[in-house]
Amino acid sequence: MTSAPDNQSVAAVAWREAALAALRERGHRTGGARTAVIERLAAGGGCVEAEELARDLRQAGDQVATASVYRALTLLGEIGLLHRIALPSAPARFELVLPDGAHHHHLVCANCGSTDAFSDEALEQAIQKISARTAFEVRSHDITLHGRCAACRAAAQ
Amino acid sequence: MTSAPDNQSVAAVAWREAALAALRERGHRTGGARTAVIERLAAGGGCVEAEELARDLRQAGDQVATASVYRALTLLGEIGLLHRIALPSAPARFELVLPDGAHHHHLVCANCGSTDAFSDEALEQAIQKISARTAFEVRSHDITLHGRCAACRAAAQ
DNA sequence: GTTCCTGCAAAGGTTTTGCACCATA
DNA sequence: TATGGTGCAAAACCTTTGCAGGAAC
Repeated sequence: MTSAPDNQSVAAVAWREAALAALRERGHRTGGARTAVIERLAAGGGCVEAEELARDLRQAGDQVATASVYRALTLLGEIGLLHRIALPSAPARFELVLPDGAHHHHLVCANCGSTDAFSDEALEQAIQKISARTAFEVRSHDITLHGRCAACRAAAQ
Repeated sequence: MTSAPDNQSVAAVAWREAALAALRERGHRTGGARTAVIERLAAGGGCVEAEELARDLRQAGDQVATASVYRALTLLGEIGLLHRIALPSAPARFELVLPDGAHHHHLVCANCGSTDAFSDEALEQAIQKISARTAFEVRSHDITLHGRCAACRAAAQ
């Protein structure tokens, strides 16, 4: 279990480059809402809701429709640059899929609803072994742990 | 990795008992839509969508509103007898949380959308270790592997 | 100039809520 | 009889789609 290091922003910059390159390669145009979404995702480090991202862009002066944000997020997801996380009774969140393969999973507190991130090597290895041993070709995975966060445990003593 | 054994129905019966007992204990009444939902879940082995379950009940002659099904499913989820699984662009599915703790996770094919189940001891152990080592108290977990199923791999050669 | 992208508005589908009525205890 | 549960209908919510105008190539 490791916490995100300082080179996160480096990875985000690399992600931004990769995303723009992928769009160019596919013949997509630049300069519109889609590019704004990419910039914002890279700047914010991912892990946002669509509506939240749209609001941020509008507050920054860009006139972006929520629909365009969804379109951009869907496209990036299809290319494999973004990961969509669906939690019960919450809008979907979108996270960067970083070029170095680094990723994390989520701890969701059933009491206060807060979410936290973690990563764990043993977990990753277990999944790799499953992938190697079955007919299913594993490309990505979501893991969410539900329970009680440290704060709520402390509050309940 | 093991497949579900024949004692699944035994576990479902135990689940039904546990669910009815939990409701009784909490002072809930029996005999209405809620009980019908429990019976149907136990009979069907879980893993259904709310609307699907409501339809089944209505076809069986019970006049149950979809809203009541949602209410029942939500309550059972709060008690910890049901697990809600949210996949992107699909209605949520509800699965039994069996008394013996047996559970499985999901393989979702990005190509054809089919879902399959698996369970893996190494994965469970990795999660237990995380639980033991952090301030977060893990009570349950979701794992979803995304990729390509055997059929789609074969079709693409 | 052509094509793609976008904003806006409306629709779509799932889930929740309000309310009056009914059934259980 | 009092309370909680239910059905029905409407609302709320997130997300997608249609379409006409505008921007990028």
